[in-house]
Order: sequence, then C-alpha cells, then structure tokens
Amino acid sequence: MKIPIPGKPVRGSRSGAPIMALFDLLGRRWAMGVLWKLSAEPAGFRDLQARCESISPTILNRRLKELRQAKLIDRCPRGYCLTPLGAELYGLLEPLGALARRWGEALAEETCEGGP
Amino acid sequence: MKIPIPGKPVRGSRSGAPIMALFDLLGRRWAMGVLWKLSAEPAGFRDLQARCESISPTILNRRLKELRQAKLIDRCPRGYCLTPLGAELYGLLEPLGALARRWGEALAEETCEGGP
DNA sequence: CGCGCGTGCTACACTTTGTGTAGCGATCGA
DNA sequence: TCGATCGCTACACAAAGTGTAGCACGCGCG
Repeated sequence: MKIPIPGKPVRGSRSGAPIMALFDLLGRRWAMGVLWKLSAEPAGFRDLQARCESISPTILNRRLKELRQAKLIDRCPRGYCLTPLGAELYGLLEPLGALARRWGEALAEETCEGGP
Repeated sequence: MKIPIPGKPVRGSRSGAPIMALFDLLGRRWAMGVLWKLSAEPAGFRDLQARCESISPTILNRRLKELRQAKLIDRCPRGYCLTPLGAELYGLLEPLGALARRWGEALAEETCEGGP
C-alpha cells in the first residue's frame, strides 16, 4: 500500500491537506499501535510482534515499511526505533493514554446503567 | 462492526488496555477524519459527507454509529456534533495538524533529494 | 564442517472492511 | 400534490488484514 503524500490527493482531501494524509497513514490498522509499542524502546521484528499481542507478520511488515518511508521510524542496531519526528508524534499521542482511561470509565458507566 | 471496549480483549491487548481499544476505534478508516471535520461545527449526514470529499455513505454511517456508541459524538438539532469527551479528544488531535505540516515538509525534502 | 537455533521476512488462501452507485421512505416548502 | 432535499440502506465488487506455514540467513558450538 502506498503511503499518502501531503500535497497529493489523499482520502478526504483532493488537495492533500497534510492532516488528512497523516490520518490516512495513522488510520491503518496497527499503525498507531506500532508507534506506541515502539516508543518504550527499540525492538526487533519478532519482539515487536510479541509486544503487539496479536498482529500478523504480513501487516507488521507492511506498517514498518510504510512508517519507515514516512520517516517516522527507522532501523537501528537494536532493530527498529522512532525517528525524532516519530518521537514527536508519539509525544502528541501519549496524552491519549490518559484520555482513553477516562473514556473507558465513561463507557463502563453506560454499560452499568443499561445492564441488569 | 462492534466497538472495542476497554477492559475486554481488543486488537493489541488481551486485557483491553484502554489506549489499545481507542487505537482500534480510531484506527478505522475515516474515524479521525470524521471527528476532525465535525469539530468545526455540527453537520448533517450529507453535509458531513461533502466535507469529507470522498467517503462512501455506508462507511460514514457505520463510523457515525460507532462513534456515537463510543460517546464521542452525538445527535443534535443540527445533525451530529462532538460530545464533551469527543471535543476533548479533538483537542488532543488538533496539534497533529501542525506536526502534519512539518512532516509534509520533511517528506518533500526527501523527495527532492532523491529526485532528478 | 554440519547442526540446531533464532531472526527478519514472504507466500497464500481466507475473512473482514471499505467503495461506489443506486435508490427508498420521510419531511418540507410551494 | 409535486419535487427537492435529507438520513440512511442494499448490494456487488475491490482492497486491506489475518493466520499459518516456511524460507534464507547468520551465529555459536561440537
């Protein structure tokens, strides 16, 4: 799968608004997950595959290629790691962790309300 | 498609880490795009479809249902709009716009380097 | 050397998701 | 009552992701 290039037509924007290109890239299954799991420390292929408890090697490899082309991750002696830009992106993604917890609680409440 | 519930097994986490559930939800095509386009102001179905220059109604509708179930968006007199939690999520997503632009520039450089 | 081991990655058949076009029923103003 | 719009659904096709198997390579070891 080709990576979306800001400035060229992408999903959601014929003019290629950068944010839409980014959403296109990150909106692929596992893209953000890989970034997340990689942020802790560099990892090799199989190690990364294990960190993402369930991901098929086919897709892991595809995402790695794409993210590498997009210059968000790179190879290093210990396998794969984030580039400075990738780390910056992770920095923005990181607060989602806290939000996700609160979101989970909000959903749990609803489940209880509707429950028996 | 069922929405991922934090606490139950989701892609990337058998224990259902909230962040992985969120990634699962947002990692679906157009999910973040819809939130983004909706953030400016509420919109009806067809209006929203037009804002996302290319999205099939099938998927728009599915995403709307999912996001509504996830309590990130809701109905309102003028169509659909973000819930407080959804708006908060958008707040975290918003800085991605700036990053995306810089990312686009970084990619453009690379294209030039490799170019003729 | 030759053997087993771990690692990065590919093949392939199958399932799930998303696309694009057409169009239905409801609503509304003229 | 007509047509214009709106929210949404149907459906056939295309694209993306899954899961299992396994290949090629390098490394340490007897």
